[in-house]
Amino acid sequence: MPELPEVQTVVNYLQPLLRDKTIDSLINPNGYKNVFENGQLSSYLFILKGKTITSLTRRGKYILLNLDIGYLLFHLRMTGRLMLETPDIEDMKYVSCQINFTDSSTLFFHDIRKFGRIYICNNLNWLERKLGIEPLSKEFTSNWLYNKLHCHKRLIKYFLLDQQFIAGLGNIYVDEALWLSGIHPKAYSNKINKNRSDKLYNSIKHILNKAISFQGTTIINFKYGQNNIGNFSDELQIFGKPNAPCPRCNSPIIKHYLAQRGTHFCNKCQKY
DNA sequence: ACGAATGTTGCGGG
DNA sequence: ACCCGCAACATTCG
Repeated sequence: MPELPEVQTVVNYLQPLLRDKTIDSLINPNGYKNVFENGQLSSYLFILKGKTITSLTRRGKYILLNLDIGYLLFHLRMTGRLMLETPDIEDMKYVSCQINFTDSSTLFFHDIRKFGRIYICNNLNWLERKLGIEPLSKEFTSNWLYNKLHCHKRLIKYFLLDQQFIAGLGNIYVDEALWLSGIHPKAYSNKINKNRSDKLYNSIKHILNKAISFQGTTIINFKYGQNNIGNFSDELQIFGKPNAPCPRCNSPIIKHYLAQRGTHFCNKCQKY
């Protein structure tokens, strides 16, 4: 579930708590196979033991634990949670990794659907190759967006979901940003004129910033810390509201499937 | 009760 | 190049 605002919320929460902690050991209490993307638990343990966390940052939807040497990365995928609080007993079966620190605190990677992944690496070159621009960075400009849209002929929803172009948008914020800018999700990227591209640019930044200030969106699973939820759910205009009246024109919100994802839009005020 | 859907990503195929 | 379908998995909803 977590998209950029949710991942940023987790990073903001954990950053002061994790800084300066030194890794003592790693445990995979339930023996999940696919959690570790770069080898076995034993090699992770060998590399990470004794390493200290200098800071936490975010890149796209990845959480970066910057170590004194190298990096430990988490991707939450659909249901991942990263928490220093101990999960309830009945939730321990969902813990896909446990990191014990030398101060005897423990970081839990809790993940119901087990899609979440953990990476170790010496540098971030592979990640930079994989991911596009940060939508909240100063490199992301209205001209950058307009030019990129016109380099490709993609349905705009596909374009915005593609992490190789813009890193961090997901299903919720794409639907919301397209609604806000009055662009139909099936509009072709190269047919969007400068005016509408600028509107999309402003909508993306506005939605992401606002969602971060509300600690993200909780539909079902997103939580950070012990049990805190994201409050942007109440600010959603169309996502998850099929048949509800469009807040702008009262026409009923349509839900179709695009990219195998539920896609919400107003057929009247979102144009091709 | 059972099939479909859930906020993600990666792959193969047309 | 680009879109589709499916897979990974557990739970909830209609």
